[in-house]
Amino acid sequence: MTDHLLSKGARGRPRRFDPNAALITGRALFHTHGYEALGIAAITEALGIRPASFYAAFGSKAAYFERIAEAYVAEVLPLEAFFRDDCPIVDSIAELLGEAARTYTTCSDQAGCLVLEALRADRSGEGRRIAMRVAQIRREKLQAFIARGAPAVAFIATDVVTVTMAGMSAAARDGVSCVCLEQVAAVATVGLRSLIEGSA
Amino acid sequence: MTDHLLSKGARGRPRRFDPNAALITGRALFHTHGYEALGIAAITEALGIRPASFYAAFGSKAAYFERIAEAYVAEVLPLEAFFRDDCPIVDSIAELLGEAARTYTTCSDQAGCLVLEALRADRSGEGRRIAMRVAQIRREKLQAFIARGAPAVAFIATDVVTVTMAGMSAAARDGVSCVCLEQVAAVATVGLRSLIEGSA
DNA sequence: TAAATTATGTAGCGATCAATCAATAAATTC
DNA sequence: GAATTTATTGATTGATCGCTACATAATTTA
Repeated sequence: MTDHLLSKGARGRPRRFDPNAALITGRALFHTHGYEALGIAAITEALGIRPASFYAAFGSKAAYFERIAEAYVAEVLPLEAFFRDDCPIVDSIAELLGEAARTYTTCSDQAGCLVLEALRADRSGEGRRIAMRVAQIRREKLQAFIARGAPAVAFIATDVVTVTMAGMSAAARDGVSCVCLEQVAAVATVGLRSLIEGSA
Repeated sequence: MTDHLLSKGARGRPRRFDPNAALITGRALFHTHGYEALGIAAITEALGIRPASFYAAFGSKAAYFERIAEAYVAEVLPLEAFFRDDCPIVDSIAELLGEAARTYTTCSDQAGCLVLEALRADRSGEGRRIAMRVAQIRREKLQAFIARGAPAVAFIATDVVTVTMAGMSAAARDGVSCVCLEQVAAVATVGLRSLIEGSA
C-alpha cells in the first residue's frame, strides 16, 4: 500500500502521495475537463497536495499531461489487438470502429477520446502539440497495419478511419448514444469495404 | 463608405467604427483562434477600438460570437442549396460532403467549420453553449431534409453525415488536404448510398 | 549526531482574462 | 446656446492562469 513511499535507497523526505495514482486521477480529470480548462489548482486539490509538490513530481502541467496521454493510447483501443494477419483488414477496422463507439460512450462525463478531444480543444498551446504528436504516431501505426492488407488504398483508408473516429469522439462528447455510434461505424465500414475490396 | 456613421436620426456621438465590418473581422479571428483562445484584447486591437467601445456595441464576447456564428451557418454550406426535391437524397448528401471538403480547406489558417471547432474547443463555457445550439438547429434541419427522401433511415443517416462532417472539420484543422477529404467524403457516400437504397 | 538530500507548506510572482467605471467628446434636439 | 444622448478614452477591477522562491520537515548516509 505504501511501498512507493519506502522504496529502497530513497534519500530525502519521502513523498506523501503516489505519483502513479496521481496519473490515474489526472487522466480522469483531463478526460472530463480537457487540457486547457483543467487548472493546476483543480489538479492539486483533487490530489490533496500543494502546487509545489505537483511541480516537484511532474515538472509541468504539459509533462504531466504527456505522460497521461501516452499511457492512454497504449491502453485504450490498442491497434495491435485489432489487426491480426489471419483476419481481413476490413474486419479489423470494423471491430476497431465498433469498439470505439462503445469505448467513447462508456462514461458520459468522460466521453470521446482523451487525445482527440484534447487535440481539438487546443488551437496552439502545449496541449495541442502533445496530442498532435501522440495522434500522429498512432495514425502512422494504423496506416502500417492497413497497408499490410490493402496497400493500394492504405492512405485513403487511414484517412477514412481517422475522420470517422474523430467524428465519433466529437459526437460522443455531444451526447450521441452508443447504439447510434455503432450504426455510424457500420455504415462507415460499408464504404471502407467497397474501397478495399475494389482495390484487390 | 461612412454611411453607417451618419445614419438618419442617430442622436449622440457617432461610432468611429462599422459594427458590420467588426463582425466580419471577428469571424476570421474566431475561425483562426477559436472562442476561448481569442481574447477581448486581441479583438479590440484588431478592430482598432478600446474594450469599452466593444462592450457598448456588442454587450459581451459571447453575444458577439453568437451573432457571428449565426451569420456563419446561414452563409456557409447552406442546406437549402443542397437539398432539392428533384434530386436523390444521396446525391444531395454527396454534394454537401464534397463541398464541405473544399470549404473546410480553402484557407489553411481558418480550416474546418467555425461552429464545429468552437463546439469542440469549449468544454463547458458560453462558447460551447452557443455553438451547441447553432449546431443542433442545423442538425434538425438536415434530418428534416433527409427524411423527405429516406424517412426510414433519416436519423441514422443524419448521424453519419454529422459525424463525417465533424471528422472532416477536425482533419482539415490538422492539415489534411482537400483531395484527401474529398476522397473521404466519397467513401462515406458509398456507405450512405447502401444505407438509403437498402431502405427504399 | 552532523551533513546531505528531498518533499512539503506558505505565500506570492507576473501575466492575462472578461468586463467596467468615471470622465470626456461629439453629435442631435429643444 | 443649453440640455440630452451616445460613444469615446484611459485606467482599472477582481479572478484566475501556470509556476516558483523560500523556509521547514523528514528521511538517508557518514
